[in-house]
Amino acid sequence: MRSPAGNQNSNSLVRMSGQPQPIEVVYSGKQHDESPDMRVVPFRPKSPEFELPDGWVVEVRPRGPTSSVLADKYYYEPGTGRKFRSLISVQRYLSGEEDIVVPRKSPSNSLVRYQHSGTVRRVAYGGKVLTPDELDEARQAKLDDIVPETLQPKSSSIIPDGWIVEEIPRKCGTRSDRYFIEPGTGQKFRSVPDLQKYLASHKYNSKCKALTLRNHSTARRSSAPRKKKTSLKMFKTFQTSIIDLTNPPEKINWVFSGDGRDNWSPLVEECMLPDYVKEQWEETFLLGMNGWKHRVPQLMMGESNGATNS
DNA sequence: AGATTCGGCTT
DNA sequence: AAGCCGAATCT
Repeated sequence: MRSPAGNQNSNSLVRMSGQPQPIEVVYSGKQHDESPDMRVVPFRPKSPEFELPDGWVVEVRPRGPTSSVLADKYYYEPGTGRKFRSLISVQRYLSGEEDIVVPRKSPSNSLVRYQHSGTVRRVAYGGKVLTPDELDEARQAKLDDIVPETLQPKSSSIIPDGWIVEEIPRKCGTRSDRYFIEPGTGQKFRSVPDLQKYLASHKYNSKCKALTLRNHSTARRSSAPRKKKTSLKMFKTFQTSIIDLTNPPEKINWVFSGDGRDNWSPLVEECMLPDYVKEQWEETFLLGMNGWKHRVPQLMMGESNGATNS
């Protein structure tokens, strides 16, 4: 299951399965920073430095030592758990440029429905509701006082950073329905009052910030002597995220209080995660563990150590 | 049952 | 016109 036919000498282009997807650029070689084998970028980003909104999960999934590819990255949308393989695709998704397939919870048929094309998504940030582009700008410019035109003064002030504001136009008429979606849980609220109640009852910390998940299915816990600095880089490059509680990515190895502690801490330090979210995570994972083990026993154990063939 | 959409009342 | 939310409808 390793290499498909005849691709040995070659590069580490990520192999895409079926559908038309953006192609991800992956850095190869551990030493060869300078020679990325590929720079296939079929879509040009509107803003090259696009960053994920808070609440998204970045999974860095290292490949085995035998692979010429360092790691794969996956991006998960909070709430839906929808998986993306490139930033570009995330960006396009957020900007609502096109109809996209949204995941359904139903296990049987998971990708079914096209999102209404008029749907608009924005992200709360600094008390404002921004389009992805604006969010990006705001961050880059580090302007706290930016006042975008899409600002929605009425309700934005109470929307914590990272929350997604979704507007779904109705089929007929001119109205649209609005939802406030919490990063992390994906919980939806239909109105500001609802949102407020929730926030109040959960002592919500509006300053919830980035968190990057790192997966080390290929890392060995036994011998791994020291962590590389690369993790920090990663963190900077892809700040973000919280995991989706109801629909965790399939393959992440969670490292909580266990032996993997050190893997989390450096990252966690930099973020302010609402306690309740942590709690929820813990709960979810504990509960979820069993389910996972059931369904995908191997993933948990790892494709790691000895088993790794070359 | 949960998610989505509509309708109608309120602000 | 925008917001809210009960309820019908859809999956």
